Amino acid sequence: MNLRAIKPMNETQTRILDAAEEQFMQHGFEGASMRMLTAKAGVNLAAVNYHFGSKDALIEAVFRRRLDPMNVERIAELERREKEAEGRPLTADAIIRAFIGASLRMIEDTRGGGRTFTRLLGRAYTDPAKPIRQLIGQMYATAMERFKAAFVRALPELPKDELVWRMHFMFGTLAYTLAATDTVQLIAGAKPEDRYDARVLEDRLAAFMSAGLHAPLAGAIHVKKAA
Amino acid sequence: MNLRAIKPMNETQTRILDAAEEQFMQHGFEGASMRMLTAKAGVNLAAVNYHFGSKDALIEAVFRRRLDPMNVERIAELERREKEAEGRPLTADAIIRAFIGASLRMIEDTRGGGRTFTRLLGRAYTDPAKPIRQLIGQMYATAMERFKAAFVRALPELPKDELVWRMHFMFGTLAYTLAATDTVQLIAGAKPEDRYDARVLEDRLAAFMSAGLHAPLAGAIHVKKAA
DNA sequence: CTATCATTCAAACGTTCGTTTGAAAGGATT
DNA sequence: AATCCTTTCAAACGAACGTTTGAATGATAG
Repeated sequence: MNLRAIKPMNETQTRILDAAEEQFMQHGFEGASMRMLTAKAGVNLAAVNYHFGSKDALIEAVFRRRLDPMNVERIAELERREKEAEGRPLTADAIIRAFIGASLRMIEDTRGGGRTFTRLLGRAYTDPAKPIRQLIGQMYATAMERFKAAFVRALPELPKDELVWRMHFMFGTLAYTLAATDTVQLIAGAKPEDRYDARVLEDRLAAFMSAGLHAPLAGAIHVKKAA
Repeated sequence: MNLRAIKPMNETQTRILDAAEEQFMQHGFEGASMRMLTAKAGVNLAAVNYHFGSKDALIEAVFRRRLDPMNVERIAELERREKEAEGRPLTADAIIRAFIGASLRMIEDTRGGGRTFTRLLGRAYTDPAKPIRQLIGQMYATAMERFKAAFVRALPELPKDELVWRMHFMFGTLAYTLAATDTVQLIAGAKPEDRYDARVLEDRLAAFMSAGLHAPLAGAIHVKKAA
């Protein structure tokens, strides 16, 4: 009778998830302890195990709360654009924006904790713990397939394995951008104030990714060199 | 008398560093315990504290052993290309290759643990622990300034803040590519076998990054749309 | 041979971890 | 008013953590 996933959450569960989101982002999954976390949430220590079962299950719940709706939104946005195009193939730029839009809009949600979550998410892609990567992987699986098919339609001349690589690069660019904190800037001169304006950031990211996706083939360059 | 950084390491220290590199990569900095780590290295539990002082100091030593020489190599490669160009400005592609070459060559070092380290490094950029990010940040500081100046010379027409963003994106692409494991592929269809051929990977990465760096300005796109 | 030094080792230190327990509290239904 | 079920709570559980200690070991120099 595990109906918990279906029915809406009570206040305690929400408070735990919010606090967990913040603590996991600040200290990592192992670094954030149940005691700190429950104290921050203002609930009893045992509440996590009662409502979620274990710390690992809590981690999964933290991701599931935001990531599942986010990927639904991504696919919906993609299909909206496809419907609007009425059969004509989408541009790569449009597909890219359909994918990154949802995550970037979440950055602006400072109050609701969305921004906190995007940073956490950016890090989770490369988390050392295998279960976490697997969890993320399976949550993205259907959306990834869907978008890959869309790219194939948009760029039929691009070899499949090259496309896979470039999707990989694009994903890395997005993940790193989401994970980056205001506090540390590897490159001096970055302005923190416009860092999280979603519209500007979407334009910048889409321009970079789209150009990278349309890059001349590396193999072609090699042949030119050899010839 | 802290001459330890200068003089060559003994076998025990090397074994600890090798084991730490592997354990930190597999389980994270908090997840890898001193007991597991020293057992893997075949040394006594107290050896880490004796030779390095603390676990945190060990983490720093793990990075310093590889990252310092790597950034020296990067700058040397950049200056080699600049000397070769005899005053003519370098192409952005050449600068990019000077930067990513060192990390990609390390990927092929399966025996010496270089490949292990690159994965660890890719993750460290976005580690939740602030001291670690600061450590990485200061280790990259001089190289980053140097490469930024090189990019400014190569693309004088590109606005500075746009360049900073695109360097940020490029760094993310590289970091994510380094951190990615064989086990998890978000995008189905990737071929693991050619994943770590450094020459091919350098071509692919350089093509993507270079195109992204030369992308038309996002602002210009916006104006076009509005007009 | 002896003294000196750096290194290794087993054992223990106090702390913190995730989880479990059983009682207390609260609200809804009969 | 009495019953049942969910939720909260303080306390304790055993295990694992990073670090420290003091004795044993081994090589080097006087």
